Amino acid sequence: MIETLAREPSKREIASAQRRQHILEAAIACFIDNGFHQTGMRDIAARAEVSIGNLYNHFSGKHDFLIGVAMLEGELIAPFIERLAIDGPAYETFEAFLQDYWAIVSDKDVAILTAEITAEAMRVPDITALFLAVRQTLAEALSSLLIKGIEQRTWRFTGDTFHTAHFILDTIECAASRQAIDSTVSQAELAHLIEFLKASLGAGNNHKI
Amino acid sequence: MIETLAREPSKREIASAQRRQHILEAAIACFIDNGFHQTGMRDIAARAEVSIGNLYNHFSGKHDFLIGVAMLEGELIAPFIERLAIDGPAYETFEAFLQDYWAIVSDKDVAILTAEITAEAMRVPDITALFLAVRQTLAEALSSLLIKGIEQRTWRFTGDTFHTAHFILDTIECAASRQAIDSTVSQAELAHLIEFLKASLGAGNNHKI
DNA sequence: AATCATTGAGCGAACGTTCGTTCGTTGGTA
DNA sequence: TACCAACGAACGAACGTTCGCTCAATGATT
Repeated sequence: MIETLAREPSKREIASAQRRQHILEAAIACFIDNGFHQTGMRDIAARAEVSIGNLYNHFSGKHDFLIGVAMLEGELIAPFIERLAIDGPAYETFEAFLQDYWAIVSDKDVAILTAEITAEAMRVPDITALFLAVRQTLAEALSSLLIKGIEQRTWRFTGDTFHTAHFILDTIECAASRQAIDSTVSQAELAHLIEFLKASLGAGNNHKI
Repeated sequence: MIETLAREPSKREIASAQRRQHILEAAIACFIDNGFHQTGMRDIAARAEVSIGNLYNHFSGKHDFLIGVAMLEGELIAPFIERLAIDGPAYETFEAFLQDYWAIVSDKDVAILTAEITAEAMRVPDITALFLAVRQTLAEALSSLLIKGIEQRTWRFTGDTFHTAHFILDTIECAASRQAIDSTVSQAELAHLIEFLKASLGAGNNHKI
């Protein structure tokens, strides 16, 4: 992205990149199980079956793992941005998005990790920037879909599409996180949520969305 | 609440209770500045101008401070529950609630503290329970208002009021937390939010809400 | 093809701090 | 005198990070 490689990566470089990924996955598993601040470098090393010292060959420090997690969350939602832009009836794309996005963010591990990152994003500028950038991109993609839907007379609402996109994401994410914490929340949560969001868009001739 | 005192509290008991409150406030100030896990007992003691050892005369341990914070957040939103139940036109109560609740939860300190508690609530059962109980009570109060609004023909929506109440709170809280992180978010955020929520309720003859 | 200097991944003991907590002591109040 | 809030030194464990070291893979030189 930033630099173009002048040559093929060597075997050693490939192995190193794989190792780095392996360590990052171990770190994430630790963070999910015990939280970022409760996880020590030794825990990560043990889980990755790697020495403590070697961690510092792949990550500059504990803070670097946080960035790794935030970037991985970005990769997690990247596919959604693509799929929001595909051709077809807006209401179909929208409905599919709601289903799939809900499935991701209501996953308990994802919800735990997101909560951790959110709390950290309020303090660490690096993380704030990463966090907001990902969110912004997703909201823009959703906003474009809303505009298309309005043109297609799918929804009759007249508000600001960009803010509305953010609010829709807000509702999904917060509701999903509640669902992840609270096992007593009903299975039908998603159905009610779709109902709610549909109403907020003033669903028009959108068939059965 | 749980037990009735058999006698008047002595001077010493009053002083002790005040001291406890003083220490808790110092702890919260530390948590806001640096986060729960980054705050040491020595930090709290220094801020409260109290010895380390004395902390343990008032709190059983660090975990006890977390409970204190969670309960304080509960006290913060208690007034809202009362005011959601007052007589009068539903749309007026609703509008006032949105304004006031937004003002509280979009406050940066509150948002930071809430994020911290939320992350912790996903791991510590004590905090989970406190967190959910407060949220449940607020949602129930808002749900009652929605029912009243429907009876008053303020809103024409027909969905589940309890779930809807939760979704409304979700949207406000998540949007407010974004506002707290991101200084670039516009001042008009609240106006757009009200617009969004109004639409989700299918605003009927609700005058100018 | 054989040689060898160079590289950097991997190791784990050890560093200096800081952690949450304990406890014997002190000093003022009831 | 009896009590107890208040104190702060002390504890062992755990923290993130650094260090000197080993050794297999690498690539240029014979």
